[in-house]
Amino acid sequence: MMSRLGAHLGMRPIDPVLRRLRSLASISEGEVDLVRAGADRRERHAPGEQLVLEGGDGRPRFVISGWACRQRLLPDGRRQIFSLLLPGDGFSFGSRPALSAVVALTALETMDGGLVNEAVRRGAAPNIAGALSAAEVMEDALLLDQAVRLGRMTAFERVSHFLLELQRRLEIAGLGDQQRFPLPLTQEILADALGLSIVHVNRTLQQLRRSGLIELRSGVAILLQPEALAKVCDYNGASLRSGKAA
Amino acid sequence: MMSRLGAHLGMRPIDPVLRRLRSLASISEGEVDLVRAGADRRERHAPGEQLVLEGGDGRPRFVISGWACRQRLLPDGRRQIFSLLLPGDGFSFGSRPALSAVVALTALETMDGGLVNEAVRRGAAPNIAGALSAAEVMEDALLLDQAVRLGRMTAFERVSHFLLELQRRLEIAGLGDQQRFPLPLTQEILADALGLSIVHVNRTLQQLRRSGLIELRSGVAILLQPEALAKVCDYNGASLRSGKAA
DNA sequence: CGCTTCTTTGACGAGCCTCAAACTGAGTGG
DNA sequence: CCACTCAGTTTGAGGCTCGTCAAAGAAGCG
Repeated sequence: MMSRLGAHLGMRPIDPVLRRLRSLASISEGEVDLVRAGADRRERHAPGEQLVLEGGDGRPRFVISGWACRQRLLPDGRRQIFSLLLPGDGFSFGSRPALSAVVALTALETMDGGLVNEAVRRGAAPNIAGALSAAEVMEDALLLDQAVRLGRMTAFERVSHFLLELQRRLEIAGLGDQQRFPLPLTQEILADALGLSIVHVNRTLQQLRRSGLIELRSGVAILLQPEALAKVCDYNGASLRSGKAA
Repeated sequence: MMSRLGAHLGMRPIDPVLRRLRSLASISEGEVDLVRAGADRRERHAPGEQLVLEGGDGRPRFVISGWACRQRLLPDGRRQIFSLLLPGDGFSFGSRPALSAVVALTALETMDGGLVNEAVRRGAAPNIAGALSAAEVMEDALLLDQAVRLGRMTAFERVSHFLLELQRRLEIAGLGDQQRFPLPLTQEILADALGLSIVHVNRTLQQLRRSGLIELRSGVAILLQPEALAKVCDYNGASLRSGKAA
């Protein structure tokens, strides 16, 4: 059985999107319909597929299931992942050209956000406008967190901090609870997100396991001692609190 | 003599601000007056002074002279600098709470940007609005560059990349030329910006000197071989080209 | 099964950090 | 004008963190 990670009993595909938006602002009935209207224009993307080119402007979309990321590649093949796009997250909203490429990390399903984007632009969906704006602020804040991780934290701290961030974000989207959440990432992806080598990510994860702080198997992460983990890396989740009261 | 770095003969204090804005959009005469109107409301700040608190919202200001930074501190004293604020740069525009603290790195002079901010909000200064918007995009892009430096570049590459970015930004503000520019930063500040230790920054600078790539003394940096330096770290300046044609 | 991808482990080395101390230069006060 | 101080730079020694190379398990998948 799949328990409560991922496909809830009775969980509809676009629920993460609505949950996410509602965590950022109070959304009206009409606005909900607006979001739902895009739900039949879905697309599937294979892992590795590039959804948005750096510098290009993509069509606005929401992630329904699967994970993607914003990233940049160096000419010699090195990769830096800036942020993860989880179910419920949107991208290519607004009208600015993309500053980073968006790439599918797993099998990915997205839905159209064009109607929402248009309504927001016309001023016809003020609450969603607020939510998208708050989401933007939150993304900026998370990027600063990322910079601190990369520049000033040890591998042990980086992994801990990153897992705590994911736990919270997934809980908001309605996936996972306060301890368990899906983690469908290879260690290579973690390495590129955290500025480490694959081997060192592996060893750091072992260390976290041996410390009894986490459990990790077959795509599911369990934070055995969230408070202890938070203390390790001084995690307070401040960057995720920009929206409404949690 | 001060040569052409810093206090130009006949260079007025707010020139960096106007130069910067003009590099981002065509500013009208009336808009220039609007900017100038804030020039008498200046403030001086000592090195280390905090101009904006993290999470607080400061009054909108432009840097006239001296350097500041956006930063975050960890409870144990570690510091990560996210970006530098150079003469001509603005901060606390728009209405969002600040995601990072702003701190003076040198003796600093700022001027009021409140009138500009208000005019932009009322739609009375469309070109400046565009410039500020472009500046925001550029800041975001530079933050991504920073993340790549911190996560995926060697110390040698980080320092090279950072110096090239500074050269270009200062040239735009009208300070320094294609090779020479003021660099009033201690190695400790460089370390906190680049995610390195002071000692290693020192050694990396020596290495750059011995390679004949740069010269560095008494607050002035000289890029002896800008092209070679750019090749070292694959610098292309893409993130600084968001504005008008250079 | 047999392939591929991913994880895990070991051995080794390099990059970077810490500690410590000497050196330099710019004030500052006698 | 010369100590004296203090911040910043430079250098050395040593060690830990993290990366690279390599190869052996595991695990998913046709």
